[in-house]
Formats: sequence, structure tokens, C-alpha cells
Amino acid sequence: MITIYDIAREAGVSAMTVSRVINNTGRVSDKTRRRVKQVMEDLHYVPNSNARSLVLQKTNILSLLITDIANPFYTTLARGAEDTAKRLGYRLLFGNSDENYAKEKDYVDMILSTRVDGVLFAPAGDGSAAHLQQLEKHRIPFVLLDRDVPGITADRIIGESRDGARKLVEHLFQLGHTRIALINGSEDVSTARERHAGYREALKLNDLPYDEKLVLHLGYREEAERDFLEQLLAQNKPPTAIFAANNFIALSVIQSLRGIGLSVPEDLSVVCFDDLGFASVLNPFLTVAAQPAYQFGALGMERLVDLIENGSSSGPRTIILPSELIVRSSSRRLEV
Amino acid sequence: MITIYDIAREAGVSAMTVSRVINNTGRVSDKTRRRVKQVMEDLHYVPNSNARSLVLQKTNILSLLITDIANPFYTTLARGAEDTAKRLGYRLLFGNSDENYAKEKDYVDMILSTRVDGVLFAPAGDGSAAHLQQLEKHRIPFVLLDRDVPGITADRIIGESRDGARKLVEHLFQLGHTRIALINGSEDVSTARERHAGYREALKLNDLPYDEKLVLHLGYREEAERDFLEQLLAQNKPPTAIFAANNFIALSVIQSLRGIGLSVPEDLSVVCFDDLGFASVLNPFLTVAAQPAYQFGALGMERLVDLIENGSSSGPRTIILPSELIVRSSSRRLEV
DNA sequence: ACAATTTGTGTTATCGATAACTCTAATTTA
DNA sequence: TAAATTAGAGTTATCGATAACACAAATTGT
Repeated sequence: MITIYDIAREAGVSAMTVSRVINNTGRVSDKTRRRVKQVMEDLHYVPNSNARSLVLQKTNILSLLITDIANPFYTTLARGAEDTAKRLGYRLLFGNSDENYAKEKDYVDMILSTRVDGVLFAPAGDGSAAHLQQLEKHRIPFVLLDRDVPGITADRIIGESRDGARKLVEHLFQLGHTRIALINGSEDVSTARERHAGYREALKLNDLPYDEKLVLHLGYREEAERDFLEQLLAQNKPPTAIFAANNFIALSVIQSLRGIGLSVPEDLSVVCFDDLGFASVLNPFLTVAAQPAYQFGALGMERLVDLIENGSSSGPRTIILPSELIVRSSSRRLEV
Repeated sequence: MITIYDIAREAGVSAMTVSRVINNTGRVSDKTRRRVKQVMEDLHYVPNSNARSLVLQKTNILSLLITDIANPFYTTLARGAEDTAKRLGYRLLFGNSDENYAKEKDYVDMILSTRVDGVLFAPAGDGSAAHLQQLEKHRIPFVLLDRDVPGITADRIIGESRDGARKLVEHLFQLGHTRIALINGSEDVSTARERHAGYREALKLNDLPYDEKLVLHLGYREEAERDFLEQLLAQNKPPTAIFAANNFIALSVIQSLRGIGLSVPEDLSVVCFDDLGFASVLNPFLTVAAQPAYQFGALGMERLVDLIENGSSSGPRTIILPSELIVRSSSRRLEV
């Protein structure tokens, strides 16, 4: 590998002068500058950022940790984060925890040893608190994305889950549905709790009873087993609509329903959180509460860089992003 | 930040002894080892991998460059690469070129300055040759994924594009279609050329004429404009089926067709390369030539690590992965 | 019991860059 | 024109880790 010393020797100057040319600092005569630049090009020199990081105590690397790389919500978010990081002059180290605390811990260890300057952190759930405390201990700035973690005070970019849930349920209500099931994510995750709360709120506002038998839990990445749904639908007064807490759950519900011979929206309406990315043009065109995924990443990244470069001036800030109800054809008026 | 010297001082030993404990090398008495470990835990010590990389001339970081993070093919591939990298003890630096040479170049620069040990490289197209030559110049091992690049000799994991294309077209032929359009990716990309060749081959094998007016080009991420399709369908003898070169193109075709008031498969059959990931349960259930995306990542990563750790023993190797025809309902028998 | 070996540990140099300081020659100022 | 300033370099120390060598104490072999 070509080093700064090779360039220095070749150009007949000291390493320090080369460093000055690279960083455009200090005084270097035009003549020397040109010569050094020429040698750097000829030898295809690229500075070793490890060495630089070591002395500067700054890596210019940020880390983005998401929980599901297969989910369009997160990949869109990732693009927002990536675009913004690049614009602001940082490299980005991706991590994918797969909603799994063990994997998440591995990534945190890696983050620490890499000495990244900051982390955009979409936690797997409440159990992520231990990992976030590790970051705090090492004074690595971070911004929480999408999910809140009890016991952790930090900058956050959060969606209006409760509100979005209420909108979805009220939409179903307006279509005449009164028996609405909720298939939720794990209660270990703040967004699942919020969506649950929004669901209850909407019922209450519309004087509908809350029926525990209509509420089921799944991991955000878990598949809805057929038995599971059959049980739900075998009740006395089965639901006529299902509110799935995220897109992944919605799709697996649709698939399982099909297995039972039921179709959407003819037999049941289905609505969910988060859009499907490029697949949203497929049938049943899902009625969703779409979150501005790109903004999650972009705003989070901006905040993170601000935090790194200017410190936490005014204490932790929370940005709450609204979700938008997009009515498509997976939900339809209940026939009487 | 806690350094190895802090640990050494606190434990009353030299930094070298601490290093020996960390790496389990050399001789250290059990008593000392325990003491050092205790101090490391107490102070939450994490080794600085920048410093380590600098002296070892090895970062233990690999890079994965994909062209479209929104495409399930690549995210699945990414998961395969990630799982394998972790299993083999490497960290992974993701990059997403968005099918864009300028972004790709930025990533290559970053890769060089990060001194990664190797790169899993899904090139944006033939123009990536310059970037790959840069890697060669710096002796950074790489494995090509999914696409070939003329002029570059390297290990490759390639899909059987030609064969897959032929299978898709023959499937349509068996359903009675004889006017089959191809909406292809840019001819700048090897897979697009191969799929084109497979398409021609299939026509020839079945004694069908090759009609230029039925072949159109789009970027793999470009949207099919409505005009574009209207023109295609306004021909004398319009196609009854469309072979879209990838999933993204297929979806945008379906969307545009819907805009014109046509539906799939009632009015036109549509087939494509690559499955849709979790969205494959949606309607129209696409008939696809599914590639083993996870394997692309996993095998590529294994090969890359082998290359790094054991050198290129036997010259560049090419692994060709077959695609599987999955017949669903987006293609149907032509009514006469 | 004494040389030979092994064990456990420390010292010094190094990786590739930059900060802080130094130094000389050129230029400006009074 | 002598003193003061500035421009354009170079020197040395440092970041945090590890390799290579050094060396005393403990253990082994004969």
C-alpha cells in the first residue's frame, strides 16, 4: 500500500507537507502543491483512514441499525439515512438486527470497537435498553428511530403510531365494521403498545366494546399461522375486519386467510401500518397508515450529525412524524 | 476512551500483557489473566479496532455493494452475505449504488480509504469496469455478484439469466402466446443482455420471428411510462404477453397497464425475473424466474473470504446459480 | 547441583497519519 | 537598513494497538 511517506519521498518533501496538501491546511507553495498532487495521482494514493481516525479521534463513520432489512419501511428509511450521511460527509455502516437482541448486541460491540462517531438506532424492543446504555457509557451519541425504549432518554424520531392506529380503526368503523380484530406486534415494542392504545381509543370514541378475544400478538416478523386465524374466526361473533400492526403481519394474514379459503376484501377487510414500497401496486391494494419512512432516516441523520458536531445544546429532542391514511381496496364497506 | 494502557496501569502489568490476554496469545499466568480480565470488565474496555487494523494491516471489514436496496433480490442477497460474514468473523460495510455510477465511485473511494479486506461487488453495469480496476490496482480482492463486467477477470456468482429467460418465454409459448414483448433493462448490464439472448433463443427454438418492435429498454429501476406501453400495444399485432426483465419493471408495467385500463392476466400475461420477497403473496401472483438470492450472498461471501485467507489458489472461479420457474397466476392461457 | 529449557512478563519499534512546535529564507515595515 | 513579520517548509511526539526481541525467575533434565 502506498503511504504518505512514499508520496513524500517521491515528491521530495516531508510527510507533513503531503498531509497539508491532502487536507488543504497550513501553508504550501503552489509549486509544491502541484508537484505533490501529481505524485499522489501517479501512485494512486488513497489516505489510510484508520491512521487518520486514530490520531484525530474521529472516524467519520456513522452506524445505522435497523431491525428488518426485508421490510420496505426500513429500506426506505435506510436510503434517507444514507443520502443524508453522504451529503454531510460521513460514511455509513449498516447493521440489521432481524428483531433479535443477540444480533443487536453483536452490532453494538462492533460499533464500539469501530469507534463510530454516532449511531442511528432502531431498537429491536424494550430489551435494547442495555445496548443503548452501553453506548451511553462510551459517550457515543445516538438517535432513536421509530421505537421508544423505556428508561432511555435520547433524541428520537418517532411515528404517530397511536394516531395512525386510531385513523385506521375509525376508517373501518366508517365502513360499518364493528368487530375489528387487532393482530399486533410484541408488547415488548413501543410502537405495538401505541398501536394497541390507538385501537382501544378508537373503540372507546365510537362506543364499541373492547374484546380481548379479538386481540392477538405476533412478532413483527412472525408469520400468522393458519390455526391462529382459524381460532380467531371460529368465535361466536367473528371479526369482519383485521387491523394488522405492520405490513409484514398484514401480508402473512392475507396469505393465511387465503389458505382457509377467504379473500380480502370480499370476506374480510384488512388494514395495516406502513406501506409496501414498490409492491404497493399489487392486489389487494392495501389500505395503510403510511409513515414517511425516508424522512425517518433523513431527519434522524441530520439530528445525529448535529448532535455530533454541535453537542446536545438544548437537551433531547423528539420529532414526531405523522402517518397518512391511504385508503385502497383491502378495506370495504360491510354488507348488511 | 479507555485504552489498553489504562487497563495495564490499573492491573499493574504492561500493555503487552493486556494485549496477550485480549488475543489469547503468548504466555500469561492464570492469575494475571483473571486480574486483567476483571479490570477490562470493570472499565468496560473495548479494543480500538482502528489501532489494531493499523498495525495488523487487516481491518476485518468486508464491503458489500448492491445496486438497489429497495429490491428484495438484493436485500435477500444482503442477508445471505451478512449472515455468512458474521459467521466467518468479519464486519460488513454496506453500500447501495442505486444503479448509479457516480454513487458507485464514491463507495469505491470509501472502500479504498477504509482498507477493507475485500469486496462483494454487484456492479451497476459495464461502466463499473473502471471501479473494479481501481480495486485491482490496490490489490483488494473482490467477487462479482449477479452481473458480469466485460474486461474484468474475477471470481463471480452469476445467475443463469439466459436459461431463466428461455424458460419464462417457453412457458408463455406453451400457454399459446406467440406475440411476446420484452421490456428489458439497459443493454449496459450483462444480465439484460443475457435475458435478451435467452428471449431470442426461445423464439428461435419455437420458430417464432424476432420482432424488434416488441423489444423495449428501461433501466432496471426506471418506471414504465404509460405512453411507452400504449405505443407498444397500439401496434398492428400487439403482444399478448410481456416478459419484464426484472421484478421492478414488472410492477411498473402492471401499474401502467392498469392506468390504461388493462389488467393482468385477463388482458395481458406478465412474467419476470426475480421474486418479490414477502410481497409475492399479493395479486397478481407473479409468474417468475426466481433466483436463489440468499445463495448469491452466502456463496459470494464464502468465496471472498476464501480468497482473502487462502489466496487465489486455482484462478478465478465462476459459480452459476440456476433460477427456478415459479408459475403463478400472472400468466394464463391465451384464449382463441 | 548446574546447565538447559520453559514460563511469564517487559521494552522498544512500528503501523500511517496529524498536531504542535521549530527553523530558515523571504518579505515587509519603520 | 535593521528589526519584525510571514511564508514555506521540516522535526518530533502522538494516537492505540501488536510484533519481535530481551530477560529474569521457575522448572526440568541429567
